[in-house]
Amino acid sequence: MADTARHPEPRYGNRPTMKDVAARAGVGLKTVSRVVNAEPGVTPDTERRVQEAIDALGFRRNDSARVLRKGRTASIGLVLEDLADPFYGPLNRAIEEVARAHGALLINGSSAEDPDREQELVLALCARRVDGLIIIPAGHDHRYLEPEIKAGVATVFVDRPAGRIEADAVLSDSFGGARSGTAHLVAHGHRRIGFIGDQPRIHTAVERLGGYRAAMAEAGLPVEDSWVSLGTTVPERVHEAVVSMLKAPEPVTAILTGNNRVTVTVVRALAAHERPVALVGFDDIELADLLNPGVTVIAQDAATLGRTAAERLFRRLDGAPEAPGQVVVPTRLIARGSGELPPPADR
Amino acid sequence: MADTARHPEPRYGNRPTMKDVAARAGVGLKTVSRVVNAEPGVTPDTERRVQEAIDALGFRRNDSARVLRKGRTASIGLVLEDLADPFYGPLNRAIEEVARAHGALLINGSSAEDPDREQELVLALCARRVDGLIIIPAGHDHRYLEPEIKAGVATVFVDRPAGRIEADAVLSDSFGGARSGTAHLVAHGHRRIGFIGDQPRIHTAVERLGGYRAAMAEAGLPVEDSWVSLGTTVPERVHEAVVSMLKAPEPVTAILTGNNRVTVTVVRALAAHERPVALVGFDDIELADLLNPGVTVIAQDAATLGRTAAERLFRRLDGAPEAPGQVVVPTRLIARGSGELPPPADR
DNA sequence: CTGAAAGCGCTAACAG
DNA sequence: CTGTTAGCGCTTTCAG
Repeated sequence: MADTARHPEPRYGNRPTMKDVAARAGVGLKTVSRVVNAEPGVTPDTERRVQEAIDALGFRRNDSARVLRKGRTASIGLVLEDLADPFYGPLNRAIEEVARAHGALLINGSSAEDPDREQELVLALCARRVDGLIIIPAGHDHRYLEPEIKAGVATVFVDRPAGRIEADAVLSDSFGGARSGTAHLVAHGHRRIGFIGDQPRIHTAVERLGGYRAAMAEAGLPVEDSWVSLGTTVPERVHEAVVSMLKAPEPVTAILTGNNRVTVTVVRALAAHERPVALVGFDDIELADLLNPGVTVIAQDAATLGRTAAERLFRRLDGAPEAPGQVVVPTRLIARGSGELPPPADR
Repeated sequence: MADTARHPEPRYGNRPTMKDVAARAGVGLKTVSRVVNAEPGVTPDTERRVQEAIDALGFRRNDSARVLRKGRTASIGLVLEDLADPFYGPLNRAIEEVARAHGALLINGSSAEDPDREQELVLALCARRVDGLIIIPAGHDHRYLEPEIKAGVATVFVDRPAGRIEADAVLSDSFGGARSGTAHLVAHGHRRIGFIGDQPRIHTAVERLGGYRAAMAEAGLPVEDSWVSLGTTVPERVHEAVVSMLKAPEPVTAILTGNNRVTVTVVRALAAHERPVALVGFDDIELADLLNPGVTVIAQDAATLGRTAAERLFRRLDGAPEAPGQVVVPTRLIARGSGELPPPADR
């Protein structure tokens, strides 16, 4: 007690250090280090004595010190939009599994779709000297990352590309998915199709809108302004968008939704509507198959997205010198009924 | 370059240190430290010079060194069962928000319901010297944590209590919830009610079974062995359990499910069944209100669970000396139709 | 096979 | 207001 009195708050609650273990075992500090790290060159007998001291003292190596010395933290950072969004669960988990296989821990946080918060989080992770970073970006200008990347922080963007810097990205085929979803509705006879998506500052929202427009154009169909609604995914706004599309003089007969949050709200809104309206949703949602009709979706493979990104990250950490590039993960249309509803016969 | 040639692999990609910044700004090391940490006692002019050097060099404080010196990491660890499970999303997010409010980062990992993996993760987090730990335990013996807790790692268990040690726990009222859900079914005329839950080594599974049994006993109803099925939540097993309960000579007319995974599978199984069977599910699930009938559930408040646990953790970190205790968060029965179905009239 | 010494980058304590 | 010194607990280096 006396010799630690210099510290007003006992450090780490006064945990034993390798020095303490060495003293107790009657060996040198480095020998303890060797035992702890299972390095060769220690007599079985010495090892046993050291191990006993470790157990007796409840010693646990302080990785902070180790990190300082070694320069690698064996941890990666993940910044996503919202940990509570079911879309990110499987993505998060897939990344975790890859990290685990590489002996790394995962530090993660939500940007809440706020670019400042994204940057704050990313830089905090850099200060912790994470070995690598997986980012689902909220902002569009990632030049703040340049010094970090130059300093050796491997970085992979997921779901949306980086802005104003060259960086790896693993993306879903948003454009293609939205296009095929729209084409699917056209194939089932629809000519007036609405699109309700996320805020236009979000890359995927714009891509999906683009896919929708492309499919409409390819079918020779016009797109009225009132058929397109981009904005936040709060239920109130989305609900309003549905209502206004349906009560127009020339109401839409089908809707394509831009993500899982929107789809859920639209399903609710349509359930309250008298006439059946066709629906194709971007992102699969749980129980979609059990609704009546089942919800036809363009499913993204979140787990593949995460796994691919993490594997790329660790390949870079292992020194792969490839140029930064994009990987596009295909989407899959799953027909369950709502997307196959015909337009009303009366018009 | 020459003076760093000693390092075979450039540390942190050769990032500048405070020393480098000090040299460039022509000030002492400690002055840089003052500026970086916004400590008082630096002339505006000096501060400007230092700041310029920081920007020019792309300096970012190395928190590993800081942590080593200060003894606190400003990070907490969260070990849960599966990051991909929608139940843990809001919990995770709520914990993150509290951590953020306290300036701490969140390191998390999945135990995959494996006690060994839980322990491995927890100890890795302890080696990183996280300030605190929030654990959704997979195992039942947490004595391995004793040295850590003694050494000052604040620990709070969530969703399930710790085993064989005294520790804080924040739990849902599993017993009470299951009991009221069962009573609800009884009140709607059911006398043969089945229970399908998770593996009996999981605390909440046992509690919920207990609540079910208690309600049955209180109603003076017997519980046949064939009405109770505990085991893994893989769809195959759960499906089989449903089928066997329904094809028995005295089939159940209602089912209580033990968690969200089970509920989803049971809903699917019942959808394929000819006769309507009443259902009350533990845990709310998305879109439960839109199914036909809507799924009556006993909803847990995952966000409150997480927030409460995190707040308790930080209170401890701030030195609150309360004895370890349990907080129970109430559940709420949400009637949506499936739990109000009457038993078939013919028997 | 083992250990002593140096130092990772930072902050605490104390001197100017 | 500013700088110097020591040292956090570990790994690296090199000498026994």
